[in-house]
Amino acid sequence: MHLKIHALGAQECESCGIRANALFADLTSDDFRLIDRMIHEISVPAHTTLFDEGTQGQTLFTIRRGLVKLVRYQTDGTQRIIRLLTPGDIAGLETTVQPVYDSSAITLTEVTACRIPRTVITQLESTSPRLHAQLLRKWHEALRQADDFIADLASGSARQRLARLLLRLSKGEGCRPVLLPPREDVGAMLGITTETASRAVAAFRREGLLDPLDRQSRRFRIDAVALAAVAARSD
Amino acid sequence: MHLKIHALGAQECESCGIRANALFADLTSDDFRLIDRMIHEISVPAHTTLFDEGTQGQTLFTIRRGLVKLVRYQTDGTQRIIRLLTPGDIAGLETTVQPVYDSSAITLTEVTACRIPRTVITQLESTSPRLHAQLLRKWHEALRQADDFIADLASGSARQRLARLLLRLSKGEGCRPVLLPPREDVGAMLGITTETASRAVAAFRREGLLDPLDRQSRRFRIDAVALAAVAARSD
DNA sequence: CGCACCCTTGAAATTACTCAAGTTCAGTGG
DNA sequence: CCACTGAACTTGAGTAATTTCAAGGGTGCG
Repeated sequence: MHLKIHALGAQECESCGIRANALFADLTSDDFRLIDRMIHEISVPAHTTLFDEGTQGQTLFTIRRGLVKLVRYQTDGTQRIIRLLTPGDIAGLETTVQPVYDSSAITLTEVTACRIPRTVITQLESTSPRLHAQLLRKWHEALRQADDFIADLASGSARQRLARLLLRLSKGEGCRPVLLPPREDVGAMLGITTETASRAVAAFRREGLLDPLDRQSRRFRIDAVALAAVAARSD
Repeated sequence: MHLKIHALGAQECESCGIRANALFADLTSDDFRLIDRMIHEISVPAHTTLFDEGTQGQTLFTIRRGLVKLVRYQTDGTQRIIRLLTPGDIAGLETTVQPVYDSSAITLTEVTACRIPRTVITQLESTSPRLHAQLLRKWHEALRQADDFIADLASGSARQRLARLLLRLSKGEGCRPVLLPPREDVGAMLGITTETASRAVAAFRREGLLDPLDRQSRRFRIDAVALAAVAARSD
């Protein structure tokens, strides 16, 4: 398994590109000196498990590039995806409260992330009120995403759910192509079977709401307006 | 509308019965002096809206008795229940981060709650590291409940979902009767129609998993063991 | 008594699931 | 260069579950 690790100096961390919307958004240079070499940038391929539900852990990850799924395993062994993490989101936030992971985190694409020991957070939290505010904001974001998941992706017909998922994956940028996870994962996100997910995608393709840019039907150009109509349709 | 309000003195708050698992679990007497008369105990009937999604607000509520639903309204006007709050839970946590409610909170039963201005929290947070820890714990709890909602109540057949809901409402205390919300709310929680919810309840009753203690079929004695089998069934 | 509200039930239509082939495509090794 | 293979996606046909629409109870309250 190809995996790259790189310890970050205070300098690098301070000048991080996505820091604006990340956890360390407004720390001071003094703060950064404290975390020098404590944080590692890692780069892992798709289908890598960052951590498993129920296991002990002291590490959180801020996603810098790629897509991560949070999953819970059901009694029948199948998995239910409970949240999707995109750049700026944090996996393993729960370890700042209690050193056990509430769900498993698995990469859907190649992912680069920052691996942060929970001690860094707990230490900084007492010294920096700024980090504290950011942390609360992250909790709020996570909860909002979970609520959205219930309201958007667990309600309505398969067509509606898929339309909402596509719109969410496009993050409002209707022009840029959307990368759709494997159908099995689409099903696990929407609470439907793989076949139903496949049929819904095929239907959207026939209707021109979706246009594959790819032989394997992974990347699509989407018709955001038409999809929004499907997502909202009440009939 | 019958509504009772009562301003709490530091004394009363400090000796609150459910404080153990509540926000102010381990404050000092000094801390309590700060919040004297800032917190009101309110008592409201069923079907009362505590706040509405999208509105401005500076108030959070800790539930002391009763049941509260958090709902999001969908484009077709129907509501989706995204979480259930029981005693010890907090409604409106999000106002500590941003003064807008993310969902509507509506009582399902008569409810008594403590109405807390957001300023009380933000002030105490800087002075008391204990409150801070409790607050994080509350965020964690809320997120976990949201995740549970997705994994348990938005996956599987209507029968399975209902079984899981009943077990959750009984809070593991298999002996005590369960109060089931109106069928419409059951449907809104499970992502199914009112009729399907009604049929599933009727089926459980015929099979003896549920025994009405009530003419109107609201309170039930449940067969926790059999329900757990239904909830977990993979066939 | 009758009205309102909710719960229940029925029957037809729709949607989603299951099971079982095919198909496509990327990668592999001859 | 090409057939082979595995994995993922697609499709079909039958079945099961759920929704829809509509009507019929029961209960509490004025």
